[in-house]
Amino acid sequence: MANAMARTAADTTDTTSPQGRIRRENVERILKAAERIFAEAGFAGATMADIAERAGLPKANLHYYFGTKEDLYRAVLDNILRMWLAPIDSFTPDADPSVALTAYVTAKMEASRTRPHASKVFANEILHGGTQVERFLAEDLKSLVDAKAGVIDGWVAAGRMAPVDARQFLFMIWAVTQHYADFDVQIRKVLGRRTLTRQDFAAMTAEVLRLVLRAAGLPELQIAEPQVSELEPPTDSVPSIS
Amino acid sequence: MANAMARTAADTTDTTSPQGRIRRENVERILKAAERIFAEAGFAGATMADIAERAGLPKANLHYYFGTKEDLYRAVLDNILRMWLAPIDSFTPDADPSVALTAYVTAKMEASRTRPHASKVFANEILHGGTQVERFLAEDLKSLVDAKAGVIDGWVAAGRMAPVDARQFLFMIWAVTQHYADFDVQIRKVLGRRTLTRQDFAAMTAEVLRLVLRAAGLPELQIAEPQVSELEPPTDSVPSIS
DNA sequence: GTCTATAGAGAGATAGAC
DNA sequence: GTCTATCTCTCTATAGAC
Repeated sequence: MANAMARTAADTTDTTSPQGRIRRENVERILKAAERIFAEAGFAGATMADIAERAGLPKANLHYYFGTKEDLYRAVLDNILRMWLAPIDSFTPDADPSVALTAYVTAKMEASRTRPHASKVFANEILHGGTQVERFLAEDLKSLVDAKAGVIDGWVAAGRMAPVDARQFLFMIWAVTQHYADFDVQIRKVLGRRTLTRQDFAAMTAEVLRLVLRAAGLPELQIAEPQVSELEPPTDSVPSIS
Repeated sequence: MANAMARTAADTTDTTSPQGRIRRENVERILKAAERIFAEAGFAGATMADIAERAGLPKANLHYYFGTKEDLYRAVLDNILRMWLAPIDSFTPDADPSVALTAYVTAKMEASRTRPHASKVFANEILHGGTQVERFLAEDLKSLVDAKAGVIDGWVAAGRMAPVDARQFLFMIWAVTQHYADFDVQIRKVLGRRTLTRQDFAAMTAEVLRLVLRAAGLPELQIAEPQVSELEPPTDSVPSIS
């Protein structure tokens, strides 16, 4: 999927020339604006005019760089999918299950805090049928889950954690961690808070870790908290597409 | 919120006369069709023409019964919110925590199986800001969570379950159980299944129960499975609005 | 390469016949 | 009460000036 996206003007040009620099900056501004607008309104609810305004560019430029609205949406999704798979690398046969799970849950909670729009765009895509990410789900993600489920099964077989259905255990981790980005409105209203601060996220991460580790029959690590504290601020910066 | 919805032609007329019967049937067909279309496409992506076609009625009838698209959407949401709060009634100070949690998780998983469209409409609404359910979240749901968190705190204080942050424990249950409705596409693709059967849901419910009860430091009940087996089929029937 | 002005399609809503 | 035909507005996309 990550390599099967539509070819557009945005990725066919030399990036070392001066023109390439402006292009790269504009593309990045558009992608950042688009991620936000698509997160807030969904694909159908987002308008090219809204995205253009947020990016501070004329509407026609979006079509110049990305062709159609759907092409732009796919480029945004592509950015998101690329980072979606990474943090689970900590799951290896020789790793300590407590350490690996702590690292993974912490990374997922950090993603919910620092890139909430990305999580929402993905959630919205899945919620409405996931037609744009079908291959990603059935190939890339399935392969990864199959592999990591094997690792977890090995941990269970070795008596290093309580018996779990490995795939459902992963679903649980995804559901719980992404919930803090996707359902933030509900969480804030129920807790009576206007915003969720970095401190709130540190506390929520600690509690999620406690519940997940207990569900896995593992002791809680005492070093969990420091890992959350020194990361970048909650902006919505998007990595370059090129 | 449930009582603060827009008044429309749909709820101002006598329901005992012959006309009232036709009206009630049409309203129900429209609501059922609308729940499905709004779930599949979101508010912005859904069209009145799609809903009308699915309901087997001319487009103009939808406007006759519900006024605007937004009024119809609110009526659909109202139906959903009404059932959203009910199953947590099993949480009472004197209840056995294992029994109460088992009943609640089972009911939530059943809701994901039998009313997936309702779950998706609600998820979509929250995902995009929840402007139509603000009061529901900040008043009805917050009150309920405050009350039930008190019950859980009592169970913890009495040493009847492991220490948890009660509100976050509830968030975890919501996240995990609703995930099976909202992210069904992802789950099916990753598991390599075309559909999730009643048997699949029974197995998934058992595993979710195992994880949740373990996270709460509670023993698993042996009577869990039978509770899942004899419920209505996975249609998308919607209760009458009147 | 950039932007204004506009064409063209699609959607919500309604008038008015039945 | 019901439904066809249509009005009007919004949004995507592009033509063409600069």
